[in-house]
Amino acid sequence: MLTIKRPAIIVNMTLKMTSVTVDLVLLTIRQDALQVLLIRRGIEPFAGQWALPGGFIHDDEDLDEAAARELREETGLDPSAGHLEQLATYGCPGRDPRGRVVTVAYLALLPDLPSPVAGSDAAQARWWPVGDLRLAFDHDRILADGLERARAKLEYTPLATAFCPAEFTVAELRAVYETVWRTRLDPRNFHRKVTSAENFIEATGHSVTRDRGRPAQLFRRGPATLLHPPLLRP
Amino acid sequence: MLTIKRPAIIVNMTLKMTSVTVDLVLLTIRQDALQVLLIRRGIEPFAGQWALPGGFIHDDEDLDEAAARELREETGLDPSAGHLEQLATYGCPGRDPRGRVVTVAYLALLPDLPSPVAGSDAAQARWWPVGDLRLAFDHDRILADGLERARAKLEYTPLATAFCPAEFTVAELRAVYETVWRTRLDPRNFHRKVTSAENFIEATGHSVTRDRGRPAQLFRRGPATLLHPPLLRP
DNA sequence: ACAAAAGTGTTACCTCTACACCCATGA
DNA sequence: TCATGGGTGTAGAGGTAACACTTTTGT
Repeated sequence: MLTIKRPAIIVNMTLKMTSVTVDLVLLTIRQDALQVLLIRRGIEPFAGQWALPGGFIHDDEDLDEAAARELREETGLDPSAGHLEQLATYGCPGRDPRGRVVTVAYLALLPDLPSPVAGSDAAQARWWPVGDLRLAFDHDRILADGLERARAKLEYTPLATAFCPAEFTVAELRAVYETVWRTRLDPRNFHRKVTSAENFIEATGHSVTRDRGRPAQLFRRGPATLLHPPLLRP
Repeated sequence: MLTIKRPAIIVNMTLKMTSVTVDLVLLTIRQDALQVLLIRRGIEPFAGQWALPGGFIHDDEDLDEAAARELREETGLDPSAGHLEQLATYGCPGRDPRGRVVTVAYLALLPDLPSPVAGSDAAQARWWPVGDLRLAFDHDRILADGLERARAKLEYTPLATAFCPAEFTVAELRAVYETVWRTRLDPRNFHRKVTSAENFIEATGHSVTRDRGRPAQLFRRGPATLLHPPLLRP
């Protein structure tokens, strides 16, 4: 039976209890496509359907910690390798048929690492290209909000680098923008803009030949948190 | 005693129950100052201290509905008169000494209406100029996040008009920007920018003399949801 | 008449876009 | 040497900041 340790809260709160979960929109770029990590549900409701990974918050952890823990559990990845931020909270009364569940959604932008989507809960997990997905619960809406947030953030923050490995070329960074925004950008103007924006990216001194053509310089993330001037979507 | 109607959820969820509240950052401009509505707490914890208004979500309402209901309860105001949006969610384990409480914060921008901060829960309520406030719980942090969100949104959305009455002059709109951003803006350039931005504000055809000087045209909000080009903070 | 606020015109500067052009490599 | 991608230069379009100037009121 349910036992409550703090009698003081019974009077005020007993009837207002709610389940709180954290759900993750994990985005990465694989095979030149923006992809999201989904879990195939093994149990009802929505058994067999794909859903965003997530879980209940623990009693002793902050929301950000819960999101970071879920990220580690689902990908085996350290959150510092990419970017993790709170997205929004969803609490429509009917969103979970089992009862009132409020979920705090987080958005993560990750590099395409070889990690094979480690163990998780032995449930099936895989990356899916975004677009035309039908997800469980209200996860379509959460994913759409996450995509829009990601697209908007590339404009005025340096977060595009979160999709890149530690060292990358300007062309690879441009491919991130082109994939997320579904546009083409002028390589010459893009190069000038990102290399002239203060503290966005820093040259490592090395260079590589990725395909054919002249070798490209390698860069790493700079310390900037905002982009001045911003890179606007065409 | 607590009775649970849906046995299915006991196994999974009983130990993960949490209280969920909605807190409001209500901002308005009064007496040429940006002000926030605060409630004086009558009971512990933090009795006697000032806090953001808020309350528990009801079983049958969405989070947005709960925020709109709280807004009506605290101000007697219809949410459509201003602007109401979700801000962020805060769930640090120690933020409420009574137990685990996750709060979904909302941000509202309101015109300075004569409404005398109606009844609420008979608790003391009043507007305070922002800055140098020491609030209960983690409400200092929530207020700071709300202020930053409001300042940022004025740049690239037409939300400054949410602080204005239905009809307003360009000078009054400029005063909103100057108050929220704590800067001075050139009246001539400001006038040109806001009148040339598509669908930002629309002339009503009327004009008024507010103080001395030439009468000013009256405008109302236009249908734009984004500002092109944006009005950047100096 | 004069002060004060509304609103317009002008100029120098800055950023962006489009594209011509050069550079450095693999095949 | 040629194709390919990396990177620089430059001219025109358009937005911005600073400020001179005109318009329209109250006193």
